[in-house]
Amino acid sequence: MSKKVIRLKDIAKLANVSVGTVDRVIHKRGEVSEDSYKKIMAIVEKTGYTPNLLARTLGSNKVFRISAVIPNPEQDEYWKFSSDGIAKAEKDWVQYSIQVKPHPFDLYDKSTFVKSAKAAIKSRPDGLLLAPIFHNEALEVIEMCNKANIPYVLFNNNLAEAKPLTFVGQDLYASGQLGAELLSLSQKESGTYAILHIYDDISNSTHLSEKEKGFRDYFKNLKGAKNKAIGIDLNFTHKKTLEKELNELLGTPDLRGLLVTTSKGASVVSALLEKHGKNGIRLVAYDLLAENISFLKKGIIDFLINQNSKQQAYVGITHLSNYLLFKKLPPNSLFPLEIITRQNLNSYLAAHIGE
Amino acid sequence: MSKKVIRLKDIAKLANVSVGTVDRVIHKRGEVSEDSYKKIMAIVEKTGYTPNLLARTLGSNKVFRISAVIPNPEQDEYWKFSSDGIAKAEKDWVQYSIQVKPHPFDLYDKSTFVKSAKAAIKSRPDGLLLAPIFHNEALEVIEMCNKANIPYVLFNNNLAEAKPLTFVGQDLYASGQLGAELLSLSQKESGTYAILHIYDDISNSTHLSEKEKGFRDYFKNLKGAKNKAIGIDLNFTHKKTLEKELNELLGTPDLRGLLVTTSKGASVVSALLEKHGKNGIRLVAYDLLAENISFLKKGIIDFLINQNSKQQAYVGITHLSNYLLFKKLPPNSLFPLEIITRQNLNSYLAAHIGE
DNA sequence: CTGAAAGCGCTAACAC
DNA sequence: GTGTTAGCGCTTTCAG
Repeated sequence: MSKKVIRLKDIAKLANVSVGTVDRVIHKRGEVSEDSYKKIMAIVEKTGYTPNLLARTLGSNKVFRISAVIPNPEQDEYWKFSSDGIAKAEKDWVQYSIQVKPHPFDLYDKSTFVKSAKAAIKSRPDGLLLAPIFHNEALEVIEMCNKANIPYVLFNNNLAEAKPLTFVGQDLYASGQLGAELLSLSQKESGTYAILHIYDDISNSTHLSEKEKGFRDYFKNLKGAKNKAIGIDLNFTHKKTLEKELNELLGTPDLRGLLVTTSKGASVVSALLEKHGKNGIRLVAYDLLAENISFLKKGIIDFLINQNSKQQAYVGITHLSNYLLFKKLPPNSLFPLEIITRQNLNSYLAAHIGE
Repeated sequence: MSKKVIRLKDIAKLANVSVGTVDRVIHKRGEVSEDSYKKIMAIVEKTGYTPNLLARTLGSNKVFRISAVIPNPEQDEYWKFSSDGIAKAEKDWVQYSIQVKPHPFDLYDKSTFVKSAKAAIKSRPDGLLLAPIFHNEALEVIEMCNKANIPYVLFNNNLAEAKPLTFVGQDLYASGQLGAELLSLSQKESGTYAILHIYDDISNSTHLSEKEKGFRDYFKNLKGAKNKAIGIDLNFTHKKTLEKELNELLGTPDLRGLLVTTSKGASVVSALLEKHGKNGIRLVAYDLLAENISFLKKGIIDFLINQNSKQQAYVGITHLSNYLLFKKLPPNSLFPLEIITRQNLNSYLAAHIGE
C-alpha cells in the first residue's frame, strides 16, 4: 500500500552496480559502459525514479544563476509586474540555490536591449529569461544564446524563428478575437469597430499585428451583420497629432467599439472618450494597470483583458529552475485570456495579494 | 560579498558546546542547562541564524500525512477536478515525504461526510484538507480537529465560524454579483432576473445563499432600472416537477436572464432553454464541465464563471505541505472569478493542459 | 545534561 | 569504467 519511494541506492542494487554508476547515467556524464547504461535506464524508466530535490541541492554545492532580460520596471507598470513576478520566483527558489539576476533595459531604446542582453550572456548564466519585444534585436540575442549554449525561455510574446525551452504567454490571435467579441457582444446594430495600436516604435511590434488578425477575422466570420473593422496605428510621440486623430475617430457616426492594444494608449483613449462622451462606444483595453482600473471603475472602459505579466514572469523562472534542477523540459505555457469587469475586478486584485 | 551562512555547527563552536545541545535549544526540547540555553539563544539572536530547511526535512525522516475529506469524485465532474488537483499536489510533494490520503464521502449524504471526516481524524493525520459543504456537520468536524489539535485548510467554501490555517476559494458574494452583471450587461430593457439553486439537499448549503445575496444586491444597487430579481430553490430529485417549474419560469414574459449556481442544474436548464428557444434570455452557469462547455459553444450558455476546483485543491495541499515542512503560515488564497466566453474558452482549456 | 555518531539521499572526488 | 567514501546541514539515538 505505502508506495515506497525509490532511491538511487535501490536502483544500484537492482542493477548490481554502485550508486556512483547510477548517478553517472542519471546525469549523462558518460564514462559508463553501454551495458550498464541500458540496464540502469531501463530500471529508472520502470520504477519511475524521481530524484530527491532536497538531497540533490544539499549534496551538490552548486548554485544556479538565471539572468532575466526585461524592460526597466520603473518605466512602465506592466513591466513592474513582471519584475515582481521574478522577485517572487526567486524567493521561492532560493532555498534550492537558484539565483536570479535582472538585466533591465530601456523600453524605448533597442540598443539598450542588446546591451543588457550581451551583459547577461557574458556573465555566463545557467539560464536566461527573455522578453523579446524588439524583433530583430531579439533574433540576434537568441543567436548568441545558441552559440554560448545557454538555455532560454521567452515570455510576453513569442518569436516564430526561435526555439526556446518554452514560451510563456498568451495566444495573441485569440486575444484579438476575444477583444472583438467583447466589443460586439449584445450590440443591437452593426457599425464600425477599431483596433488601435498606440506605440512609440511600431515597426518592430509584430506581436500587435497578431492581435489585429484575430480582431479582423472575428468580424469577418460574424454572421448576419455587416460591421466594418478597421486597424489604426498611431504614434505616441506627437501628442497633439495623436489626440486630433483620435477625436476624429470618435466622431465616426456609427462607431461601436475600440480595442486598444497598448497599455499607454489605453489611458489616452479613455480620457478622450470620457470627454467626448461614451455614447454607447464600447472600450476594451489590456491589463490591470492603475489607470485602466480607474477607468474601468468609472465605466469608461468596459472590459479589460488581463495578460498577467507577473505570473508569466514567475512561471518563466519556475520553468527555468525546474529545467536546471530536474532537467525537466517545461511544457508550453499558454496563459488564459482573463476577462475583467467591474464585478470581478476585486477578486483578481485580492488574488494577487495572496500571491 | 558572499555572506557566510551560519550553521548549527558554527553556533556550537561559538558557544563551546556540541551541535546536539544547540539543536535541543533550537527546538526547545528542554534537557539543557539554564546556562547553555542562554548562551546559545544569545548567539542565535545575534547571528540571525536560520535553519536550512532542506537539510532539516532530509535529516528528520518524518513522513507527514495529510487527509483530504472531499466528495466522491465519481459522483460529480466538479469534484473530479478537485480530486485531480489533490493527486497532482501529492505527486509534487511526495518526494518531500508528504502523503495525501483521500477520504471521499457521498455528495448527497451528510452522514457519510461525518463518517469520512471521523475516519480521517481517527487516523491522526498531520493536516487536514476539508470541503465543508454541509454546514452544521462541518462545524462538528472542525470542533474535532481542534480537540485533536490537527491543523486544517478549508476550500471550496468558507465557514465564518472556523479558524482554519487558511481558506482557499472564491468570494461567493462577489461571485453572485458578477453573475448578475453578466446577465444584465448591455440589456436595453429592464425585466426579471432569476438565480436558481438546483440541489438535492438545499437546507445546508449556506454558501449558495452567499451568491444569492450578491446577486440581489447587485440589482438593488443598479441605478436607473427597475429590474426584478428572484431566487428560486429547486429540488433535483423529482425531475418531472423540476422541469415543470422551470418551464413555467421560462414562460415569464419579461425574463431576461438566469444564473444557475449548481453544476448539475446547469445542464437541465440549458436543455430546457434550448427547447424553449433562447429569445434573448441570457444564461450564466458555473465551471468548465463537459456539458457546460458544450452549451457554451452552442450559444445556449452565454458565460461561465470558472471556480477552478482543481487548482483550489492543489493549492490547499500545497499550503498544508508548506506549513508542515517549513512551518510557513499560508496566506489567504482568494481565487479570481474567471469569466469564460466562447472566445477565451480554448485559452483556458489549453492552459489546463500545460497545467 | 551533554557529546558523539549514525543516518537522510545525493554529489563528486578519488582510488583501482 | 566502476566502486568507495567523504561531505551537504540537520535530526535523533545512545552512551556516559
